[in-house]
Amino acid sequence: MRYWLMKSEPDDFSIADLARKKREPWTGVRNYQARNYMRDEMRVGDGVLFYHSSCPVPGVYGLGTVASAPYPDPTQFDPKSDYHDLESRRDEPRWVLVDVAYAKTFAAPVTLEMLKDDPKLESLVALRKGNRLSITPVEKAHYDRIVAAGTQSR
DNA sequence: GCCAACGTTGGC
DNA sequence: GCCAACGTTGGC
Repeated sequence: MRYWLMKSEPDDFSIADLARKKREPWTGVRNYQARNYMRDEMRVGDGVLFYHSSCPVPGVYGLGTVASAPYPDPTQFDPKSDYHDLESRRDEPRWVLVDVAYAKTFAAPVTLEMLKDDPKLESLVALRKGNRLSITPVEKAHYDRIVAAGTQSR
C-alpha cells in the first residue's frame, strides 16, 4: 500500500464536494509525471491526502482512497471540456485517471504552514521548492504524521 | 496581481 | 538535440 498527496483547487473541486459525491474521477491531469503515477503506480486502496491549493489557507483538508484501476480520462475527448486534447486518440488515449473515494474530512485542516513548520516533514515531496506536481508520493511515516495532526482534537 | 519555478513547444 | 519563448502552477 502506498500513499499520495493530490492537489485540487477547492473552487473547482473540494473535499466537501468529494464527501457529497463519495467518489470522483480525477479528471484534468495533464502532466506526464502525475499521469504516470496514476497509470503505473497507484493501486486500489492506496491512501490519499486531499490537498487544497490556490486558496486562502492551502493545506490537507481530508483523506481519500484510490478507488479504481487507471482508465482513460473522458474529458480529453470532450470538445466542450477545458481538458480537451485534440491530439489524443481514442485507440491510444494520452491521459488516464483513477477514481478517488471519500474517506474523511479533517475537523481542522493541516495547513501548509503547519506542514512547513514540522521538521519531520522536511523531505515531503510536495513541500520541495518549486514543486508544482498535482500528485506526489508520500512516505508512510509522513502520511501517518499528517493524519495524526488532522485527526487530533484541537 | 506578482513572480519564481518548472514543463512544453517549436524553430533551427 | 538545443534552447528561447511561452504557458501554467501556486504561494503570497
